[in-house]
Amino acid sequence: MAHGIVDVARAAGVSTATVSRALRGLPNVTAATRERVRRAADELGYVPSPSAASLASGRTRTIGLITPWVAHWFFANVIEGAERALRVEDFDALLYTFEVNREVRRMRVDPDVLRRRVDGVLVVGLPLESEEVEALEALEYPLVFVGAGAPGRVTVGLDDVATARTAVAHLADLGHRAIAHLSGEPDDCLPWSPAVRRAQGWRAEMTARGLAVDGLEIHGHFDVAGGRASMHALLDRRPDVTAVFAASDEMAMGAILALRDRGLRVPHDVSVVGVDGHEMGEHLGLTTMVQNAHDQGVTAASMLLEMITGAPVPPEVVFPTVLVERGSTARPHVTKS
Amino acid sequence: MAHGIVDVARAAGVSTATVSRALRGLPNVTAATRERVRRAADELGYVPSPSAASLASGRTRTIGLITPWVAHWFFANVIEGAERALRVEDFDALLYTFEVNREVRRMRVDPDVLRRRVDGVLVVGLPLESEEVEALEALEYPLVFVGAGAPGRVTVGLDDVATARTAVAHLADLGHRAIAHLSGEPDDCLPWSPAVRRAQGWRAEMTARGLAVDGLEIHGHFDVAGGRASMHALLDRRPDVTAVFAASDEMAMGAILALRDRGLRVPHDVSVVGVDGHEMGEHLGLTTMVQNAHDQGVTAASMLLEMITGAPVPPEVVFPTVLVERGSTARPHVTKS
DNA sequence: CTGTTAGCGCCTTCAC
DNA sequence: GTGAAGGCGCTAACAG
Repeated sequence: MAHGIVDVARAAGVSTATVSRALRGLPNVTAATRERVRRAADELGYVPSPSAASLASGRTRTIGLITPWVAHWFFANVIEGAERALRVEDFDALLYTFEVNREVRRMRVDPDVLRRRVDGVLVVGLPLESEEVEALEALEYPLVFVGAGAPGRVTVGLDDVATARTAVAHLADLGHRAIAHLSGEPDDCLPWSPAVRRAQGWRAEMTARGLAVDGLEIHGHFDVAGGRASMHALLDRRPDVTAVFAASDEMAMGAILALRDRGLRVPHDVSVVGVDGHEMGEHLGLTTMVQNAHDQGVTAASMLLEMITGAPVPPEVVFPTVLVERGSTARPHVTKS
Repeated sequence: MAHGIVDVARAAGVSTATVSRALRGLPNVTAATRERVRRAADELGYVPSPSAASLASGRTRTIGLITPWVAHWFFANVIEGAERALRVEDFDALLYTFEVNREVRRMRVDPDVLRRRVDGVLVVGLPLESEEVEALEALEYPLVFVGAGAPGRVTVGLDDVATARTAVAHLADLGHRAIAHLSGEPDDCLPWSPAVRRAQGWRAEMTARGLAVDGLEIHGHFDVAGGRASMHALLDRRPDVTAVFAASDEMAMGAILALRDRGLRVPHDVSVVGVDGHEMGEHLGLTTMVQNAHDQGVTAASMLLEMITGAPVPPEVVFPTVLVERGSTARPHVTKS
């Protein structure tokens, strides 16, 4: 039942080398021979052994997908996109999740588990420290970052600063002046992380418009509960805010819930805008900066594949974000200017 | 830099066979020898080649995780749980996603991509047809199903019938009589799929209580948009419903949005209960039958590992669901009994 | 265009 | 308890 390349060779009346060439579509094989080999392989139900092929060729046709979580909107979508792009090229995706431990500044990624096992590595949204990135690079595999690049490395992601500025500009153009920002934990935020960049963008746009930022930035967990808690904390100290820019849709939805908790209406009392394009946000009527996580996964995987073949790739691919206005933003009810 | 087992053997002054035994914790190695080998391996930064090990041993220490999507609550959580359980045992998770095409009843899963590549297969929430299951079994790898078992196969999941009955009983006990059910696409629903079983449970409980079910069951996509659309369709033909049991939290949330679209209040006008324990539902105050998807992934992975070692495992593990009452259910406002 | 010949790096009997 | 040797199944030069 488990036939090997020699069985196919015998059945087709050729050598194993020819079988190998024929089946892999390499040149220097007659169409007739190739066809005969194919038929023999089919009839025997031959499937090559990846281990043997890897051992002999040094290539695994597998890439390592490393990520802190799979159960979050951005991550799940990137992973899904990447996996599908890889499968089209007959590459396998090996999944590695790592706890992101806020307490310990330990080495969170042990590159040795990847050694000799993959042809390339895709890092999804893992805000790594320099030393961790260097350890990964020491493996000498092609490396692509999605959603949380590292300076100087091949990256696909957003222009987070511009995204934030557009969101804030939208709010400001509507007439808002006290525009708060809900961001992530400061711990998670290395200088090149999306959270930090979005906060920078918010601050830049506010400043450019002569709007004050003091006391309007608040940090919390990057999820619904975090957004809700942050919004409550914010309202406690700044009941005058009329607009909020949240660094993710999940946080934005949390903010909306907090406002609802207090009997405040959206957008009548407070406008809210997020980032992502989360399905639930769409249904809740959340105005947001939409990004395409799935395609970022596809693109990153494709670039990795290119790098593996030795082809040149751009050092950075920036995906667009587009402002989608839904019901959660409007002109401020009471103008104080 | 890339040292092999022979380098370690030489450095430790032993044979490669001893290195192999020592490093894998096999018996018949002196503690002293083992220690010496370990130290040599460490110093050389030796990492065994998985390909070579697989080729020689016939075992891959890898399991295939096959699933239709990763970007959905249940799937993402099961995958995350399974991957972590596997990594603890030094097993790798190979991710395979398959399009679930509603149009074509084609063979959606090509088992050959798994051949010689894994030691076992975990099927996550893929409602497979008998022939597909048989094709998978033909690989002769240990096989575990999570969330959508097949009759007679090793399965971890819920008692979907009982879960549905509990949800319906909760609604009925509150005094509701016109209790609708939002279910999935009939196409997706093989007899042993969770959607069908939940519908069965709903019908059973309704019937047991002498409540009519005609015109109260509606099918749609298993997500927020689907739930919303289904709820609208339902209200068009049965404006008298006072309660809804949705087969998932996402559908339940969609239903809530539909009710809001029409100016109906939850739970004042209509009570809603879902299934899952989705984070967003928690924040929206959705009453639901909570299940633990993450632990189902952990359990399924552990069982698969047991099966690989030849250990016996129970043919079916049923996870509990618990009714968590939040704000979306209440007594009907107008009693019509 | 096709066959021959070496390995790839490790595991696994089998002797010792 | 340890070593020697023969594969595991395929690929990759070279010849021809």
